[in-house]
Amino acid sequence: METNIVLLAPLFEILNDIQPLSEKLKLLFIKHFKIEEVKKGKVLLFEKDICKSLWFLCDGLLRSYHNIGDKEITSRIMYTGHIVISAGSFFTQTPATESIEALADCVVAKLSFNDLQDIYKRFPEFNYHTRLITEQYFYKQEQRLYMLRKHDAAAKYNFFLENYAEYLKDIPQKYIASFLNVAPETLSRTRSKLGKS
Amino acid sequence: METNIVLLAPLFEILNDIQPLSEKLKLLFIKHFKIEEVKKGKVLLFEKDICKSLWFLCDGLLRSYHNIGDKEITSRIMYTGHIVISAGSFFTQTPATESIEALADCVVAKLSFNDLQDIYKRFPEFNYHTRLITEQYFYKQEQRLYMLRKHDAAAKYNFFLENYAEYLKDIPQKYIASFLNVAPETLSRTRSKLGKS
DNA sequence: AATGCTTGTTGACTTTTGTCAATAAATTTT
DNA sequence: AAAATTTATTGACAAAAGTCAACAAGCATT
Repeated sequence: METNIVLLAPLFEILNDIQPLSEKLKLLFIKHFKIEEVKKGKVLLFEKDICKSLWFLCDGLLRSYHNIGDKEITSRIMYTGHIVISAGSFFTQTPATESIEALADCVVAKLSFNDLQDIYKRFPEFNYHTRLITEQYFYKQEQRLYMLRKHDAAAKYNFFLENYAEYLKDIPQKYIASFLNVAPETLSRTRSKLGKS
Repeated sequence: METNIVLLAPLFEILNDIQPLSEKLKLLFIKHFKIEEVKKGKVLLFEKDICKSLWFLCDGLLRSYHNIGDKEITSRIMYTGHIVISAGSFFTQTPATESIEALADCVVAKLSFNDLQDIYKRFPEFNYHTRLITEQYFYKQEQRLYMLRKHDAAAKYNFFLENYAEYLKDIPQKYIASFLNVAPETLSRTRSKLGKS
């Protein structure tokens, strides 16, 4: 319980910044969120499973990925402080088209879809918070769309550097490559060219 | 006023499907939404302007686009029934990084940001509707992200056919090309290859 | 620390796409 | 309807990225 409060503090800060949370709602969060440790390499959500929870990433690094043919494509990279779901699956409670995997040892706070619905029912004003958060994530997603329309691999990699530089050393390069939609060899060459200039 | 009710009916249907709207809220919408005709080629929102309204596209076809270097890139294609905004600009009331243009003669119902905030204030339960709508649009955006990570031009064009076939003849091919992130010449060649097989 | 496995780099080559230019087709304007 | 403008197609070539393969480097594990 005590750990819960400490680990959820950053989430409460995000939510309070939108609109102060009532004490009752805070207590309900503390009650429903379950803290879990996820070891590097572990898969939080498997493709085809239903995303039945939302995770607040207290600490660590995650990626989501899906398969196209024989290739694995990294779709998102999520770091400490992120609210993590597989959107399509969570919103509609249908099978996921992507998996979510830990790129480092993580601590997550897990909230089930059902508990969240219960929270919405009891505290309708919480819709306001999630509306604003969804809007924010929507906008970030739009940025990634722009990134993918950039001309060449160098421009895409620069986007990565501008947005994920902190995590550069913690993410295997092959995952960065597929995130940017280039072959690993191409990213390797792009990096060595950029380094020399 | 009468026209308002008729033209807003599809929007009310979308909202009612989420959760029935109160009569008072409906009346407020009818009061605040302004119907406008937008001729083909007209620009609804100019880059660098603030997106001060949301539009419900009663009828017609729109595209959003931004400039990279000397090139114009189509980022979205929006058809009848869409709720249209420039997300980043509207949510934060800061200058837009994209323009929105009519690809056909359109009828739009326009709601100002300020009037919308007023609606949120008076009817907080409306946050529930917009939360679900934002979730839906988020998911659609995710699909477009997947599309851009597809291997080749043919796969991207097939995505377009699956999702926008109805509007194929109304959208100049050069806009489809930039939407799919390929050169117009490449799309032309891809189409002629696909047609022959 | 040594072994084995995975990941990253580099080279040679292929494929795809982009670019430039000319022409054809379609649209718009007068 | 004709002229003018824009858009689409096609060809020739260049550039970028993908693929395959060999090797090096980095990590885990023991």
